[in-house]
Amino acid sequence: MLNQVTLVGRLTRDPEIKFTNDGIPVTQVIIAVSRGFRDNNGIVQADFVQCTLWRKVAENTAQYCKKGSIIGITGRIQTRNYENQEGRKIYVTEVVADRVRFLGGRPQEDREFATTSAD
Amino acid sequence: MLNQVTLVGRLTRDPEIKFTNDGIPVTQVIIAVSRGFRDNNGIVQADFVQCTLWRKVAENTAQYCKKGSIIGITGRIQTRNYENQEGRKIYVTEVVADRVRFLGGRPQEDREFATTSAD
Amino acid sequence: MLNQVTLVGRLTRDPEIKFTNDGIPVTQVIIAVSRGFRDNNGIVQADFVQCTLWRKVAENTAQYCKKGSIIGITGRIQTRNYENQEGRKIYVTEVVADRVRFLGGRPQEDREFATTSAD
Amino acid sequence: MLNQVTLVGRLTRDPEIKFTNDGIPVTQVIIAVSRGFRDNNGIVQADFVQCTLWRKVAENTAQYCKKGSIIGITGRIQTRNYENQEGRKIYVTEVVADRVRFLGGRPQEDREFATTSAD
DNA sequence: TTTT
DNA sequence: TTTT
Repeated sequence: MLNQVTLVGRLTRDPEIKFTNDGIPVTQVIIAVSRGFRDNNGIVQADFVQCTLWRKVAENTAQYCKKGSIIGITGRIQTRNYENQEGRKIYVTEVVADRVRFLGGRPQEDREFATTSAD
Repeated sequence: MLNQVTLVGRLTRDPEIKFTNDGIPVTQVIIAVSRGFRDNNGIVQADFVQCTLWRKVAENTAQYCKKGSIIGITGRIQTRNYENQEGRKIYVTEVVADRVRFLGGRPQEDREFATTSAD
Repeated sequence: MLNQVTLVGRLTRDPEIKFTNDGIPVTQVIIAVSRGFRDNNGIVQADFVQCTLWRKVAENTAQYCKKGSIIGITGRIQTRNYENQEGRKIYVTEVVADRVRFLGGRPQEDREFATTSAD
Repeated sequence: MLNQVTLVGRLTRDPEIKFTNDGIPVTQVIIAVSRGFRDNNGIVQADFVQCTLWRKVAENTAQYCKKGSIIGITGRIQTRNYENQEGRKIYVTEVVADRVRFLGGRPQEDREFATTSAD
């Protein structure tokens, strides 16, 4: 059957790469996709979508993107469930990316300009 | 930003229409989107995606579809959270449909053939 | 940037497999995607979208689908141009599939029912 | 059936609004969607997709976007054909937008910085 | 809370 | 567990 997702939004945090026991790179990010309008209190609404990235896609995103970066993602919705410590079944819905595209972002306000002897 | 979803899958149950306090028709369905392969135990894997349909889309789906029907949905991912009875925050991710398309389904094995005077 | 297409429609002809000079399998199909309404003359409108399939996807589609089959395609829009015999530039817009899913189709009206001695 | 397109790319020209005989606003744009890689000559490949925008979407795009602007479009593929002056049938494939999202763009290199008496 |  |  078909299962296709396209998202463009901003990273809510700096992405961090992790590795499975088998050494496969994986990164989990949340993308804030702001809706095109404000609610009754004048606040920009957004959806916060959990996304999982694997391998090269995980590595590149962790390397080149950070909190506030605008990225485009294509992938599919995946559902899974697990039992938490209290034996309760937790249902998770997330997007598994097959492609990620860096589309811009806020300027690097924390870039460091070191004074060198050449100055 | 962009947020677009396309799903084709089967309804896991007969859809039931409900109404908000304001009288707006709403139907919640779960779509089973089978992945194109089997897992290590030979079982067809599927994702079970929660979808919310509103107004005419809700009414038509409730009227023409049933458990096992194949439908195509386009819409967007929506996230929301609420506090459950124990004061725990529950996060929900679902698809809000803007269009639904009936694409087929299993034969009506429960169709009734009434005896008429012509028999 | 992003370029993502999802189509569900019917094949307008039996798909035929061909091979490039390098021996790569390729199939070109046209998918009729009927719109959900009729025009002023009561005719069901459709868009006829040219699609190109490569390798395994080409082979499977040629093997399992035929005129009237309902298929789902995901892929991207590709544009190219060439000069025809008269030196005129022709612009082509087509969908290059990355996935194809067989979703059903018309009954095999040409199935053969041989008369056996049991008749 | 289903017909869904998502594009993110840059406008190849300043959009110009026009009006049908009935006074409906319409804008035709071409979006350059660069592919994520370079060809054998080191050139960034792109697809140039013809898009048609109607009404409010046409007006807003003409007002707020210009050559080089990055926009996101969702819509559907539409095909039509007409006969040209020489009686030849011309087939057109284009994207009809239902939503357009302004996602950024090149800096206004033509912005005017007037010298004032304060200088 | 799982469809064929 | 929220981005500009």
